[in-house]
Amino acid sequence: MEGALRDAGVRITRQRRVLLRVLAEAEDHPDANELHRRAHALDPGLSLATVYRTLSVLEEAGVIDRHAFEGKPARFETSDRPHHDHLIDLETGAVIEFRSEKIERLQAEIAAELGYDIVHHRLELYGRRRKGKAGGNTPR
Amino acid sequence: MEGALRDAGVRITRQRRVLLRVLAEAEDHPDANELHRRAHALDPGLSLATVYRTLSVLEEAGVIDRHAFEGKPARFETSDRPHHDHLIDLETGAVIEFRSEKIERLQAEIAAELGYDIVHHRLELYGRRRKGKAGGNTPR
DNA sequence: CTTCTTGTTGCAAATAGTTCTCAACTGCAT
DNA sequence: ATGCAGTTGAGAACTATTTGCAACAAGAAG
Repeated sequence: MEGALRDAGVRITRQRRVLLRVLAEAEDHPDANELHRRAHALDPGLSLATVYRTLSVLEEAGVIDRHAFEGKPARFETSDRPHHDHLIDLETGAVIEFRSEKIERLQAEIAAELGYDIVHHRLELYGRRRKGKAGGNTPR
Repeated sequence: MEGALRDAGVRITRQRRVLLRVLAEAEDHPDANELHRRAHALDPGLSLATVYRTLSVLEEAGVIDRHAFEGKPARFETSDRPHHDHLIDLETGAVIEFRSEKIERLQAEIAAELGYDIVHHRLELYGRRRKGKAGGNTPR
């Protein structure tokens, strides 16, 4: 992966290596601040400004995705994982991933009807946990 | 409309009346700053802070919708128009509105499965016009 | 391995959008 | 007309992100 970046003309610095590692190990969708906290633990003296700058570089190189959810700070994730959409918990800010073959297909159909081929799309559901009648899985 | 707001416990002040008018007359999707400029023209001494506060109140009352596009400032529009999603033409930048009952339903189903109720969602398709076989309808 | 060039970094200050603080003011129910 | 809770203006405060600049380091060249 570093090789690919170097080939893309991106210098591999100590701080970038740390950031890449933190991103690779992240199971969630951390924002710049959280990434800084984690990276800073491995390498004190890695500044927040560098985190931001590196994130932009990595995004441009296509190795990470930036998700700008509703006003809140941008969140990042490596782009090596299969496509999925997001459900954002409006109360906790938690991000839940999901994927629906049906929706993917419908989107393509709709685009086709309008005379288009989809290059990519963005689907975000914003909701809150069901109260009243049970229903969800993951019980609190 | 003011009546509905008053019934919802929202006081109708001079500045709110102006804002409502500006919003009603807006054909586009202005952001807070632009709304302030327009409202300020009708009523100098209407502060930006009030614009923001009023927008929040109106959003909560359900009379306007807030759209947060890609990090950019939030844009607003009256919610009296039917819901729709967007298909963005990557080549021309054209924005096509569409609505799919099926997708709406699927989204609700998916959220329900995850134990959530959807408050709202954002669906944007990015694509390019079909080449080869004809296809499109609405030629521009 | 040393040198050189150019990209990169840290820090602090700058931006941009939005929210908050607080004293003065005003709908509107009575 | 009166009272009080809700609202306002002005500016400070906040949050997320970017930028200016001098010191610094990656990696190509020798």
